[in-house]
Amino acid sequence: MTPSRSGANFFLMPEKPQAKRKLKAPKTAKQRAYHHGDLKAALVEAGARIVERDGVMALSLRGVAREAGVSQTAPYHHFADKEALLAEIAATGFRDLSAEMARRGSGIAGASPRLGALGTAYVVFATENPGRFRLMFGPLIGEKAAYPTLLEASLSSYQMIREAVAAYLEEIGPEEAGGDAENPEAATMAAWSLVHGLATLINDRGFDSEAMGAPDIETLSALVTSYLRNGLGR
Amino acid sequence: MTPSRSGANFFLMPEKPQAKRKLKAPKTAKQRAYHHGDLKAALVEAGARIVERDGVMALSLRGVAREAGVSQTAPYHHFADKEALLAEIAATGFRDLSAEMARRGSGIAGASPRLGALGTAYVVFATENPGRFRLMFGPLIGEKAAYPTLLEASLSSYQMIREAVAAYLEEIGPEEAGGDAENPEAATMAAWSLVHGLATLINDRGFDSEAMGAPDIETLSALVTSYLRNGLGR
DNA sequence: ACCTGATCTTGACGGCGTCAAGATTCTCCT
DNA sequence: AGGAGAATCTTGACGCCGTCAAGATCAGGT
Repeated sequence: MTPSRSGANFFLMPEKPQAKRKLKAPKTAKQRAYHHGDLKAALVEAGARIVERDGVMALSLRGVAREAGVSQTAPYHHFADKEALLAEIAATGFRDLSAEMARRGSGIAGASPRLGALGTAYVVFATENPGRFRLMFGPLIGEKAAYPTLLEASLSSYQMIREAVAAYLEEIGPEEAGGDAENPEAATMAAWSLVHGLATLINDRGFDSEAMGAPDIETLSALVTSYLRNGLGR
Repeated sequence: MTPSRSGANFFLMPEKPQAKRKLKAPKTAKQRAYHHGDLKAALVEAGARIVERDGVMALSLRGVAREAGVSQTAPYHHFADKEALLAEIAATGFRDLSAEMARRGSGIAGASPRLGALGTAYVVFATENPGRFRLMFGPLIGEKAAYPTLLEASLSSYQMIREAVAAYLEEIGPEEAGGDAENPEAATMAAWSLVHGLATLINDRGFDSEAMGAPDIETLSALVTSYLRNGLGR
């Protein structure tokens, strides 16, 4: 226990939100630090931790509250119900997915290898964060479009794939791309379907990548996504 | 109440398992008709009904028992726990998926259109049975390989896709198929990933097929799966 | 005819999501 | 400065859930 000069403080924070409190903080940022200190973010974080540690089905609202060190009903002051909390956790998943795609895609010159890098990023994120990935696409959140932050984060990820597909279609030229050049929606759908299906199947079935000649996830991902660009057999 | 000569029988069955009882029935078929008359099958049926009517998350073991007209703990004499019942429902899903693929694939001559028909069957099954599809691949069943009947049914579906892919690779010839000719695993993975991802995305997001120039599910499915055979842009 | 085991029931326990009511603490206006 | 009012958090309770324990009912082989 590090000594604290502010009396009995059972919820020891990283001692950051301690000095700057009265300094004309823009009041647009509503959730500042009331009793707990941004409990909303702490709950999302605790939920993400539980979901990866114990699995999606072991995620209970009471458990999240317990992990965050508050009472069972405290989350109801920040989320309408359990599903709203799950939606927020899923939104962080989409943001991290976009970040992973940006990380692996940046600095790659050609549109074709860049598209492959995004696909690999997608599969890698799914296998490294299976709990949140299942939350993002699984049935635990019924109406995903009902949560604006989740919708926005997922659309952002979709746009990244869409732009990479469009760039690829442009690179191969309009005579090769056919009618997809000015309407890359269907091609985007195919690309997303491929990586999404691969990620889902890897997570849900126990596919060992060695069984099909791919030593690791990244190689398997590159192998499968190459089919999309070249067609079966090539 | 139809008159019955065998005393008080509260669970009236379709009066089939009534006459042929002592006729050297092979006792390998264990679950014959004790008190209820194949309650196990009735529970699976009731569960499938609930899952399609009210969604995966609304499926409770007590609710299934209620729907079947028995007490809450009656299912425990036929299934180890809730997950075991879900696994059995999911297994019927895989069997119906295989049947749909067989129905749409039979009578199609060329390997390429046959492969496309299987893909369409996959997507159509998923969109017509979203509840069971989510059960088959969602996180509600934790260790799917732990249930032999589920594993067998899913492997059977996998084999159908695999054979169609192998036939297609053979049809286009070894020089086009490259190294995949004698190892169609990776190509099967790609094909399954594509249709599975498409089905999942259609179910979980509210994709309207008109937004991408496909009037209905079947056309969208045919459009997307054509990318697999031809490659992006063509 | 009885016994063994399979089948189904009632009753109970702890955990869950959620509502209601009260206590505490922060913000903001005068 | 100080008090009103809102935001935050707590305790307690309700009904539903999955599951266990113990008893009742019934089928079929000996």
